Amino acid sequence: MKPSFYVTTPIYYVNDVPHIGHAYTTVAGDVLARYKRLMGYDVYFLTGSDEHGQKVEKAATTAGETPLELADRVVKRYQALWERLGISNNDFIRTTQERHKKGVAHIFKDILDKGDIYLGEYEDWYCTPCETFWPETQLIEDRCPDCNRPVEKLKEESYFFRMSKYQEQLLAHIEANPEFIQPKSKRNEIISFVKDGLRDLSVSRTTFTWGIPVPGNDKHIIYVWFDALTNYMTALGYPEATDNYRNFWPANVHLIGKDILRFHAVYWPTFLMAAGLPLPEKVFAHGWWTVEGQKMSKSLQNVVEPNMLIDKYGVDVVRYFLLREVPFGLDGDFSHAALVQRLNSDLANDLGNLLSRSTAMAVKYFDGILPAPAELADIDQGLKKKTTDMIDHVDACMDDLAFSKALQAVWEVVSAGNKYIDESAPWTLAKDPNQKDRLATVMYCLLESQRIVHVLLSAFIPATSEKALTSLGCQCKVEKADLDWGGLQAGTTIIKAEALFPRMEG
RNA sequence: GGCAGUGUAGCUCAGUUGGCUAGAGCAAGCGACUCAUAUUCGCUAGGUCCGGGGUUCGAAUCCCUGCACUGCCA
Repeated sequence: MKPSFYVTTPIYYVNDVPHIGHAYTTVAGDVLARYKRLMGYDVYFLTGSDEHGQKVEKAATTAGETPLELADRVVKRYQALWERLGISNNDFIRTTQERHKKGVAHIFKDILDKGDIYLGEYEDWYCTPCETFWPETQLIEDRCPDCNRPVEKLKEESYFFRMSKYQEQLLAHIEANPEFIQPKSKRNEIISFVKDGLRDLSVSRTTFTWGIPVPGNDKHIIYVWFDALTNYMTALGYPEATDNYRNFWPANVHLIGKDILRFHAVYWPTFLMAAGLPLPEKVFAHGWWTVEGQKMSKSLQNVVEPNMLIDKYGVDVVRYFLLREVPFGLDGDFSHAALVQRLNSDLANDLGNLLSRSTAMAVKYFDGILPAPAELADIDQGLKKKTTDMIDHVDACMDDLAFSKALQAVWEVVSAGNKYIDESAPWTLAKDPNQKDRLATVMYCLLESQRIVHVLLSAFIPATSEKALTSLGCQCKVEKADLDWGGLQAGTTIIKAEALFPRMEG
């Protein structure tokens, strides 16, 4: 039986407009999912939408529609974007779906019955016009930080989750599992946060109605994060012991942005502990993108719209840039100049041109019919070894979610290919009929190395790899065995590749 | 204010448990080739490794201190 692998993105809030940050997490998840499938795993890759909460309720009222109508309308933006980005998710969960609501109600009731959710009173400063509670520390001169109007102390009945009870258990888990929260800097932050002390968490609201009611007390709506986080299980069928649930829970990795780390690294695990369920193996918080050196914000009007990027540069260029430019886990800067630089240098000049010159020679010297290699000389062995060694290196990087490093490792082989051509000088060999076997061997090694490169790159830039593999006369559907040296068969027809990536002016 | 972290070539960064003349990619300059998307390959960079002090035979790498920046918490 295949090993299983379950990777998730956050569910995105329908009230937001999709931007580069959403695309980043989702592309990362997709690359990981495609890579694991390639390596023989039974993969479940989940994304979805978060549709409940006061903001959606309000926005719908403003737009003169029901919250569900709004969600139906807006969720399509995400789904259409994922389609364009080539996202290979197995499922798309919406928190308004029955399967989800049922599961959330179930786990809530379960923890309630076990006594770790209790009814209490929530007391805080309340801004009536904004319908928002504010902790004292967030008030600005005793006024609402949003509208600057006076606030009043208000008590609200609320259910509380006994999070304090799980402080030591959570700490012990984090310390016993160094990989649980990544990167390390974020792990340290969470450790110090937990050590500072966990307070019980208010997990219901009565100020709005758009959400999942508390079982047995529908005056209360379940707190949006309690609702949202549970999607990772409800999508699999929880609480039913479905095949998916049994195969894939707990998740191997939750990919998230660093802004929602606490919910995933503190709240979510303690909910699961209270419910007696296993914890996800890894929560990885990636960094944020600035744009042309500036923080992305609506007021600066510099929000990068992924559809525009795809129109301008193409899907694979965007995918490649996002994962190559910045080490996963750190913040990065998005700029058109940097993207064009990556496009021209890495994709067009190195990768694309390598395939172009290689296939051109195969056509020119052998009419496109791939010859069988003779015995490999040292230089050929060198290229072969670089290529096959790279596979394990990439695998180790992918285990660490070090996408950028993985791509660097691939590019070392691409560079080795370009260098190999210069050193073996096929155009010289071609002039000497006695060197026909030698030329055949060089062409074989050159193309075989690239075949393996593109099998790996199919996880990152699937459309491009497909083109490349086609021109190498290979099947586009790839699997782990295709990473073995020798997959190219003599007699295969090689087609001169079109430019994989056109260069662009900076 | 508390805790954590960062500061290395023009830019982005690598630098394991302290040890050969401090590295990579990109940009720049020079040279070579011609199969290729004027692409590729080779060579060249004399960087106070933030400042100061200390430990050591020896520190970018350890300790102290100052400065600058970042994150989390309050």
